[in-house]
Amino acid sequence: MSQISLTFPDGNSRDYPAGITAAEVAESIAPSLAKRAISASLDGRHIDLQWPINDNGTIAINTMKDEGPALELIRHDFAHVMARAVQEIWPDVKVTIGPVRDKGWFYDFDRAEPFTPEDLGAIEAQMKEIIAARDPVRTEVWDRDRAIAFYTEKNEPFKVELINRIPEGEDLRMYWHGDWQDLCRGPHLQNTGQLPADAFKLTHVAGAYWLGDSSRPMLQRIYGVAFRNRDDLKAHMHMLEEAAKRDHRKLGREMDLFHMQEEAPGQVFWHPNGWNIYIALQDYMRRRQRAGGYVEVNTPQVVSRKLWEESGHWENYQEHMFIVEVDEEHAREKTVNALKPMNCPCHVQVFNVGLKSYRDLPLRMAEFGSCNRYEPSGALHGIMRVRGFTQDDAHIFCTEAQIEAESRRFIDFLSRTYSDLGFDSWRIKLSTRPEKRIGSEESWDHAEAALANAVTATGHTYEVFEGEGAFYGPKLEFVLTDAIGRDWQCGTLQVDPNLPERLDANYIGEDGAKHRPIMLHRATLGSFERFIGMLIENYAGKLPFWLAPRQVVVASIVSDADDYVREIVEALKRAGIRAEADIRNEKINYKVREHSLTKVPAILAIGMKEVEERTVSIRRLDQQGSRTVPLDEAIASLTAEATPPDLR
RNA sequence: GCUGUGGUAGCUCAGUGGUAGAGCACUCCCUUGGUAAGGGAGAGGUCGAGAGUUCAAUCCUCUCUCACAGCACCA
Repeated sequence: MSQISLTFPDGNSRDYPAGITAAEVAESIAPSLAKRAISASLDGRHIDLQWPINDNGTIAINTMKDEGPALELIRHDFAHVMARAVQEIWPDVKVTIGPVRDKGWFYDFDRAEPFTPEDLGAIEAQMKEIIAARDPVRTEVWDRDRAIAFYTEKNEPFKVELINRIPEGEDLRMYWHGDWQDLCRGPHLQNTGQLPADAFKLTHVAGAYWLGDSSRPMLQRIYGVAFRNRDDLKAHMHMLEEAAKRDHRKLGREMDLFHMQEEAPGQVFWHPNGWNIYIALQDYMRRRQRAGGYVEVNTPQVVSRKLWEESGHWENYQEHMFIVEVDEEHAREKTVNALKPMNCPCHVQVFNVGLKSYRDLPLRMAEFGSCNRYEPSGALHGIMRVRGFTQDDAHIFCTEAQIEAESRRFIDFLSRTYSDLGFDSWRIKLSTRPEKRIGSEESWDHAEAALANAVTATGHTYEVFEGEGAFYGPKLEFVLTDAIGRDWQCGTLQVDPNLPERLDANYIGEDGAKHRPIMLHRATLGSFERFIGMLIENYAGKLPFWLAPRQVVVASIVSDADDYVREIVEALKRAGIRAEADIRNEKINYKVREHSLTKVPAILAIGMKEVEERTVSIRRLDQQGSRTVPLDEAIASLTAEATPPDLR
């Protein structure tokens, strides 16, 4: 047998006979390492310890200390152990696939009856027994026919289908622990006893389509989470609790921002507090857009079917539109209209009135456009995914040559906006030409390059999403990360030569002839509803002062101070601050507690001392103690703080 | 839209085949209290909607609806 040379992470290398396993390599270094080993990385590839090594390479033996490999293995093995536990309890359940995902894994099963929460407990108990059994994991390579015959015999139709989907020529690997086996590409731990029995939890059950296809049968998916040790699991459970505390639906109720009800599913009833946020944000965006060279327009909500047919929405988007049929009793002619799901066709109508010259381009047309989309019921989620919403939408009519400069300009605009709103962490996705598309290859080349160049020129990087663009053009998507690490796709910039074509938009060029403009669809926040939902969760309800729904509550300590309280509130309101008086017959402790719970950033407590000295006692949210300052000074400093970032 | 789980007072949640309860919030009274819950009294619900079974339904059955989790969707 020939010799191979393996290099270790410390740079040393050793010769071994070809075909040696990683486990044997570990043993040769130290028996204690072999015991602790869970897998190996060979030239960066994650492999099983029992896997034969036939070529020279760089090898690292992984133990539980190596977080990446450890978590991957643990979660992957837990998926298998769970599937085994399920089949041990219910032998007739069919297994499918069980990948690692997020903080854990899931496994999809085919079973007539649904799994219940009690079932999850039983499965967990069974899993613990399997772990306690410390069954060694072994693996074999099988050929396709043998594997298919095996699974056909076992009556596991989903596995048979999976094998048929694996490309010809690829090895099929079978894994066993105990009597239980599964088809899997690996790698796996040495034995089930290496799993941390106290660091996993089955979290929930849900339906999921086989292979993610809604025309295929629905399976039952069990989700689990797993970590290297109990503390990490605890920390994760704690993080989930924190996320639940930030839930905008909960905070929306507690802070009296909005509500939703059965009579208008997917639509928001904004309360005064919530509308304060909305207005502050919209005022900010309006000022920014004016400064950024946009003109603002406003277009109709209810628009004839005729325009939607021309724009192509009637054909391609109808199932998402609210159709409005006007009764003949109420109108001369029976007409079919639709609530606009997007603003773009209407903006082209504005563009089309009067002759446009090349001198008018680029024309940046913005609208806080109220749109309605008939979203599938299961997609609705608080104010994040709704059927009635307002986009901070704009369409830039420009020439092909202007795409890059306009894109650059927009990225700068968006970058400043996100930073003003407190988001410094965001990334850009570039979606390129899909299989089904219209337009020439040159125009795609040009548009994709223009977007890519604009990103680079503004000092950012992008990630390419091959084939994810719209049928008419490429797009940029801007994804921001919130305070607890969740991603939100908000901004977008999309190149569209199609709609101007369909709706016959044109301008007179330098040459005196008619030309077709390009349209850039762009949004920064996306929708106000969604963005505000995200702001609430990002800040856990404690919005920056300039966006806070109620900025100041002036609370009396004794009723003799009530007049002075009213005077202060009036003065604050004159200064443009959202202030309220609290002169209820309650103790100051009670008032402080209540307004702190509803995240009011500043409470002014007013007793007789303040009345006599014409001062206020300021208490800030989440800060112990208070500070007494003269009234004028307080108004000045609060006013400064209430100034939106673009006006500072 | 699909699978599953739910809908009882403004909120959080008990509960029962014989038309309902708690805490907080609310109203009133007492209390004027100095930075996260002072005390007392009172009012408040067609038990999501409709149909069925039953002498009797908030409870059992069916349909619808909305919400929640996930999937699919987000041109």
